[in-house]
Amino acid sequence: MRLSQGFWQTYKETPAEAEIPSHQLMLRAGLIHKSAAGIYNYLPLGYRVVRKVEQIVREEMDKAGCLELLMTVVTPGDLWQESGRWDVMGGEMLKFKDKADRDLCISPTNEEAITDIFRKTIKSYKQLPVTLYQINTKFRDEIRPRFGLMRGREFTMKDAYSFHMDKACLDKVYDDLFKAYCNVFDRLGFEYSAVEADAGNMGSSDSKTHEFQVIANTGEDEIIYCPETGYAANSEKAQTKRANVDFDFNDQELKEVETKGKSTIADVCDFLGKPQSQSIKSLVYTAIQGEEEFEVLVLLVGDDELNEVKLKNHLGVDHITPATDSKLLEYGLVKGYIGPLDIKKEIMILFDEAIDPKAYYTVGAQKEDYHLTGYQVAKEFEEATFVDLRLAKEGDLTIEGSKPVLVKRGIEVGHIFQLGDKYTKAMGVTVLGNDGKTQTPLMGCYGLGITRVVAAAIEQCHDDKGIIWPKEIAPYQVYFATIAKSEEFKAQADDVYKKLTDAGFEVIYDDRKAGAGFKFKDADLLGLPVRVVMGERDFKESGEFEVVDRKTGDKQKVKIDGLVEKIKELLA
RNA sequence: CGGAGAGUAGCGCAGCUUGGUAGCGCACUUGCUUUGGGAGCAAGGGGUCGCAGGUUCAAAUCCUGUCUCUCCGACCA
Repeated sequence: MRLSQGFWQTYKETPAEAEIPSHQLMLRAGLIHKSAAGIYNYLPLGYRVVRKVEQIVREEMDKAGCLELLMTVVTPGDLWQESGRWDVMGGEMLKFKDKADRDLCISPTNEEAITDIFRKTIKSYKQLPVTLYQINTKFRDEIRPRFGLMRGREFTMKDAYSFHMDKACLDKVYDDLFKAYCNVFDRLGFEYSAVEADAGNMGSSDSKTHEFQVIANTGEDEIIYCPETGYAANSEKAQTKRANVDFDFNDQELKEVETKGKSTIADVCDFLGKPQSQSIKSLVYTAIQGEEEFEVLVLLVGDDELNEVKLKNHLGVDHITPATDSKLLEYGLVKGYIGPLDIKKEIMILFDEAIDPKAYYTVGAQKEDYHLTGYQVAKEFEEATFVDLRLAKEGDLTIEGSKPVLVKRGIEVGHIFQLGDKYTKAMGVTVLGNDGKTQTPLMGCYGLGITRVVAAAIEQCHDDKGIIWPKEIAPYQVYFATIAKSEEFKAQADDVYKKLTDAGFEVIYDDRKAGAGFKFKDADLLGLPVRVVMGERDFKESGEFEVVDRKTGDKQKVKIDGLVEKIKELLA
């Protein structure tokens, strides 16, 4: 592509709207253009990257025996009514009506659509298993879109769906696709981690599911992992043990102490001269299930945090939220001084497993400016409920191995689930087994965010000068810049450009009328793997080109005869 | 949706406190000179100051409403 005839504009200044490197660089390098919040146009160079990622994913899916199809972007509301998700999905789903007043939506995901296609096509176990996939536009009206392509509302996703007669078969395909995902991310050169995850509203909370997380400081997820045992899980799923248990087991009486103005765990413990782990943190949450609402009191060790996902899953409700001040008032609870004593019967009480029923803790006294010391769960409750509700943190130990865990941040680029019969059952799908009886098939689904992969690639590989594309997805392979003065020299450069493209390279030919520095800056910003410079100075003197590796910055002088070989070597 | 901030040329910003007919840098156009890390000089083009009301002789500036965008939280590929 000749830049003098190209559609490309770079920017020196970082647009104020962009916060993280991938977003800033994609805007500055002229790859994307914002249309509205979380909705982006892909400009020619940016779109080439998207297509390359799609192609890699396509190849690996095909290799794993999956079949590509293309579903509609607009889907009828009936299907979503049938699965029961029309209302569950909430505001995230963009719904509208056509002129005959029929409900429609823009697909945020396609379980319903694929299940409908499946049931209208497949009747016999002989036709199973099968895995279908598409690469298509999705729309999720995210509560808060952010970070450019990282969390866009409109985005490209590869979504695959598998159908099986039994669990063993589902396990097999799940593993095959797990491997296919690894192949994709290996080809992209990503540093990534496959972690145990929470299924969200996709499946039941106990269904097997993994997330593929690209390691990056700007990632939105927290990964708990143990280098020694290989354990890795999203922090919202991770189960670990506290490493330090310096609980107080010395027999003592329940005693009221004045703690005027001390309403936080830190203040109270400082004031009493006790470690935070010898206190209990009391949180009140409102659980919402359809029209029903109820309150839960959660008790945690003072220096632990609540994992809201675990609480929500344990309760099996649609939604949880911290109780409002007016709710607390209604139950006679004083903010900052809440404790597990004298709790109204309507409130469910849950203790975190990390709390030892035999240990003594400091707790809120249920009245302003007072706490209680010497509180022991075993004395106060005959049957207290203990559940794992705490958020895993750095320094914890693995459940079985007692090895310390670490924390890093990740970008979720893929998520695979075993759905079981959730959708096939809800939508009445049956297949005839070899015994002639009808059976409900099992499903798996496998998502991979194409456009998010693009952002993740930049997030993981860039420097202060710009993007450093992995070779497999760079929009072009070679940035060929001439620093041309004479017409004769330009003609020679044209010949070299032809030679490079004839050799099969994807080349950007910077033949613009601009200074050397200007072209170098643009080249670094765009981040193609190899830069070739043809300057009149070197070329006239010795017939040499300068070949630069964007990643390492290594520069070499190469003559025309060795040019193609050298580029091949760098792209290998 | 809760909390915080911002809308002035394609991008980055100033002007607003104290109303007086819109400016700077980058980018863009033309010419000349330059030419190996974002060149110089000169001359240009481009903005109903987010939108709608109001106050006023006069509004980017003051008041009211509204829309949009960004950031922090719950959602997710």
